[in-house]
Amino acid sequence: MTDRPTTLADLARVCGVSSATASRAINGKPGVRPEVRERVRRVAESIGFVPNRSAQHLASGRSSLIGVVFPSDGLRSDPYAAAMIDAIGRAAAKAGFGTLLHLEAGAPPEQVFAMLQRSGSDGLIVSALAASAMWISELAAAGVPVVYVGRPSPDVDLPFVTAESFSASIRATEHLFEQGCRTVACLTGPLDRPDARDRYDGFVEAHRLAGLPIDDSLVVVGDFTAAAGVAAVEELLRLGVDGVVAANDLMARGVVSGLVQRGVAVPGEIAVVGYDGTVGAEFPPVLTTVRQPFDAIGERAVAMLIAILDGEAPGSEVLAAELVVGDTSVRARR
Amino acid sequence: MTDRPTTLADLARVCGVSSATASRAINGKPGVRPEVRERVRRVAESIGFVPNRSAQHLASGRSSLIGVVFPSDGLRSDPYAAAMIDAIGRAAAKAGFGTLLHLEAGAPPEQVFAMLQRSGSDGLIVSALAASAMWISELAAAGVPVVYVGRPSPDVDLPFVTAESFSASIRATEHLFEQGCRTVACLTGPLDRPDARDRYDGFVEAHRLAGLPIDDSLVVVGDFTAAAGVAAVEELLRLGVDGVVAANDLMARGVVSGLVQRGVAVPGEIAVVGYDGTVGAEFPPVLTTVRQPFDAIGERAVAMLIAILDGEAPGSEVLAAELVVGDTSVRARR
DNA sequence: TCGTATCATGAAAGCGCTTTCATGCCAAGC
DNA sequence: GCTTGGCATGAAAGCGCTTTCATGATACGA
Repeated sequence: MTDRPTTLADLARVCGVSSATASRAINGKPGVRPEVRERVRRVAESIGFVPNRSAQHLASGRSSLIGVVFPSDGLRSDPYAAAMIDAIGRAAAKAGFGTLLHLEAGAPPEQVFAMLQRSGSDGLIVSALAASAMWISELAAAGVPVVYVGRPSPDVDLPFVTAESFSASIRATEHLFEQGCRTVACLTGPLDRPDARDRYDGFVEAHRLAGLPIDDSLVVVGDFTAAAGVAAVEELLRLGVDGVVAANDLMARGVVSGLVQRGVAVPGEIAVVGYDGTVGAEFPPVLTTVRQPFDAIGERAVAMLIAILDGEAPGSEVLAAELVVGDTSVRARR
Repeated sequence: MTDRPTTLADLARVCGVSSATASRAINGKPGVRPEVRERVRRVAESIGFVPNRSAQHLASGRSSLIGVVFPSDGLRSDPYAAAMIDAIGRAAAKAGFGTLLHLEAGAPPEQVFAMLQRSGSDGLIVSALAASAMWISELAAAGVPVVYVGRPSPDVDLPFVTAESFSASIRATEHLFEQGCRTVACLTGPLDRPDARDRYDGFVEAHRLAGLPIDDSLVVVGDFTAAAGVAAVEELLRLGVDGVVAANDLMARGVVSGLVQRGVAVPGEIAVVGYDGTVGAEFPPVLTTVRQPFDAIGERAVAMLIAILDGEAPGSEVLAAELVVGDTSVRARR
């Protein structure tokens, strides 16, 4: 990378050992006397030896690179994606892996396929939001280790890590009931998206548990954008709801803003709960929201990918998400 | 990457040519008969040949990887960072480069240094927000191509691409004047940050141009978070301002929310302008903001990095930013 | 007609590292 | 005292590609 890189051979020469020994010493492989190892390491440090990743990759077959696949629009417009990528990046770094960012910017799928193939990463962490589902499966079938973050569609048979949306959504809905809400709407995403589906199912289940009837007209479908939240306001008012469970913070924020604009008191007249626990929830009125355990998800995903690399076959993991009560749901007892 | 990768040698064998010729054919190098090139390419396609990046890197010294350095907190909490990374990622992909994400997660600087060194990228695109300034300079001095996005501190002598904050800030301030504001505050970031400084300077310059006195107490220093915006509200009210120019959308949003919470009309009593043009500006009340040309910045940064790789010494570039008028500044004529 | 410049092609030398495999050394066991 | 096993070490063979360099073929001009 720099102009005159020090190589393993240099290091070995300076230490008066063979490059094989130097390699073993650096990498903590057995078969080196402790004092030799120590010396090699010290010299490496002092002459600024940095192993060449590509050479390592070529020789060992391991690139120590993890590919991260997200929809491009997601990164730019959805704080969830940003938080998730950040978490994965940190976790990967901690595990000694570099992070190769693959943004699906509407490129033709075959190009994406080729891109991912030649990226040279050891494996892929793919967002359930990513569009290239079938290509991912094909890659996985071709032997590329893949782990999903978020809940992928059920026909994808690959390990994933996700937060427990179903019960979190139950909890969120119950929370509104506890606040005295009687007519709660569900502002969800496209129901063919498993995460949206889970949250919707939780909403329904909460009603069942509470013995409340559920009216299908109370389900409003959005597209996870703030604009969708704003757009839903009219419908929500028409429905006469006193509570809204949104499928993400962006839509929740849109709803709150739209309501406030119209002079509707939040949470006084209508209480709102979001989902994700991103930065977008954190300014006033602070959203009540379900906080995803981003760091934990990132860490588990990386760990699972490494497990696959090591020949194991880890199962999917579902992590608990936590309801964080903010300003938009707690109303004076009515 | 997959289990039994096809190599250049395979391809060459199938085509009945040497691997040298195959390589030349694939890479569009001269010295191959058109029909041979065509055949090699067709066969490559059909047998699914994908060149091994690491091998290419090792042999040619070019990794086709760009390292992108951002503060980790930035990605998670600042839509600006997400948008910028997205733009860079797209631009890099378009130019045939992969994107290696380096998040400064508070790791000790030497580790960052080593990390960047051994990442094996051809060069670095560094956010002006990144903390590792001196390490970056050291890397650059060691021969690593570096381009900054955003305005780096003046003592960093490396090429950068940024949006023109100074005149954009003038424009934003003038806009408030045009809306009838008489007492405009500047909610800025730490003034040792060049981008904050630029925006502050523009604020001052706008006053000079308008022949208005500028009161230092009208400058409120925040830290680019929504919380800072909220926290500034009290001060702003005390100052009796009727307009606020914030240094980013997050703070502007915080201010607006804080004001609305207190029942202050926006823009009726106090008009607010943000900066960045991120997704956080786009829900009601839609922020009037200065939109950064993210994609253009990303593209120029990548182009400049490639220029450096090609031995050129590109100069810094300053791109125009555009004021986008939303709901938070346009008031009925008073 | 022959010499020479031109060009497509292949052989082979690495790029910097990991990893057998063989070697030489020593301590333990007979 | 001599064999055997274990262990630290080095030599060397690649990993898959790019890139001189040499070669043979072709076409050109004289």
